[in-house]
Amino acid sequence: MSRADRLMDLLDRLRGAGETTIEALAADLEVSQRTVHRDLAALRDRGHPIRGESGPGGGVRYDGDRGVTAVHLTLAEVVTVWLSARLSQAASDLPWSGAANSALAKLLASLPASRARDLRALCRRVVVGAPSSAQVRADAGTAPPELLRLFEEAFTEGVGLGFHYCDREGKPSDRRVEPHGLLVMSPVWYVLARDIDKGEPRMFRMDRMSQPRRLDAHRFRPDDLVIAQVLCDGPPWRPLLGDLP
Amino acid sequence: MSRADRLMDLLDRLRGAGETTIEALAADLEVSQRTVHRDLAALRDRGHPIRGESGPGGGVRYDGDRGVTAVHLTLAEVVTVWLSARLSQAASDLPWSGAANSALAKLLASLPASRARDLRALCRRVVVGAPSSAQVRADAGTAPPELLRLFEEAFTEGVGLGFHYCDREGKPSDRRVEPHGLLVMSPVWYVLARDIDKGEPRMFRMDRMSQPRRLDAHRFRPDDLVIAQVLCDGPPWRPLLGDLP
DNA sequence: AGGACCCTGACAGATTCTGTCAGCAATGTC
DNA sequence: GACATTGCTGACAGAATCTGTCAGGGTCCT
Repeated sequence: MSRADRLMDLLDRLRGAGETTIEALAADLEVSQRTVHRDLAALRDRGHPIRGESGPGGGVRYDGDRGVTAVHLTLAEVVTVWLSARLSQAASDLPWSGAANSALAKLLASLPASRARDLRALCRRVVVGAPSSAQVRADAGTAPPELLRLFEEAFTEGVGLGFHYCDREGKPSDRRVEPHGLLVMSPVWYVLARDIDKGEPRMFRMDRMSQPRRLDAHRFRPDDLVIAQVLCDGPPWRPLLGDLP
Repeated sequence: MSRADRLMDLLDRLRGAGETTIEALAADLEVSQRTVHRDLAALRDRGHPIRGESGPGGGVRYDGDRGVTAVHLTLAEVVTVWLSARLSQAASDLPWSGAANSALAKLLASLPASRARDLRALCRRVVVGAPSSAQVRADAGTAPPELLRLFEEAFTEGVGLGFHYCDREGKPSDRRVEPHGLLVMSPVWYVLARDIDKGEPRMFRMDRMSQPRRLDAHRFRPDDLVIAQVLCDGPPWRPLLGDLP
């Protein structure tokens, strides 16, 4: 039996048995005690809560459901983690960025299937572009504080979003849009939307929006096509490879 | 990474992603496609319902309802998530950034006490500064690819790190240092270290380093004082509040 | 003190694993 | 039907990993 098989067997045994000893495990798996220690270390390195107790009557046990509750993340929290990881990978090669993918995979794997589907659908609508140019970065403002929450809600729930907008030339207008997508380019971000009144796909920069409000009356189904349309004739942006792991 | 680790990672990825291809998995896990096939076979042998579909648009998927399992992240993975979250909060106010703290808190709560301690100790040595100025950003290069892994190892394990360095004026030198800390300023990052030969605290920018190597012979205890010393007389940097939740 | 436990480091030989090459099978597209 | 795409399998040599042994360190209970 290969080491990989043995490690998984060991994990099953630890989860099953309440408490065992290294000696018993070694006999069970037909390897030396030293090897069992090594295997336990490997599992611990992977984050498994395995505790050893010294002294007579001691042993090894898996602390699965003892005080340590399984992580129960909300949809928003997983999206956060996903987005952050993508962004830091986009920034450049930072230390530890390699582990981001595996962390995301594990988080996704832990979610119930239906929720994982929702999450994937949500992430498909978020486009992470390369960080903005120095020029954009220089005149980037801040988004109105209440926009964040309102956008998140409208985006996830599929309801319309209304706001005041000042375009590049400073011309003001009042908009009612369907927020289909989100484009993030490091310090600034854009709402990829379909204008309800004009029926046209458009993108709106977050620091040019003001007085956001929910349009509960208007609901829509997120459509990837709108995102594609906006990105086609929008300002230059570079897509980043890397969908969901 | 050992095969055993890779097999478990593979399983997580299969459960996390809805459907992938051998090619993507191979790239992700950094092995050949043949090896991915072998690993999939091993998992199938253990009874995992993994189905492959031939033809264009085909792929591999995990059938069956994976139950809600607990998340077990590696130390490196938690550091990744922590660092990413900090960085994207530093960048600006992006949507969903509010949930980052609660996500981190939940992840931390799920760790065994001893692991949480390790994590805190590690994160205390990582300083997240504000994104670099446009000037620095303009002439920022890329780090040598093998530096990432080597630095991570040396940093966490407390072993020395050797490398060639070209300072601001382009003067080359060969260095042997103890990597005590890490300063991240958006696209660039610095190793906060103590020079073994000169005994002085110094900081080294990642894109000025080359030919990195482990110095297994030299071990050290991480010391916050070195970090403080380096940051005192280094170039300007702005600390970001926000320790671990 | 002493014994029953868990844990860690070093080392050499044995085992396993990995990439390459080569080919086959299934599925969809033109 | 030809073709491209994708999954799957076999063989093999070199490289990497793993394993047992030995030796020591802790902790806890009696």
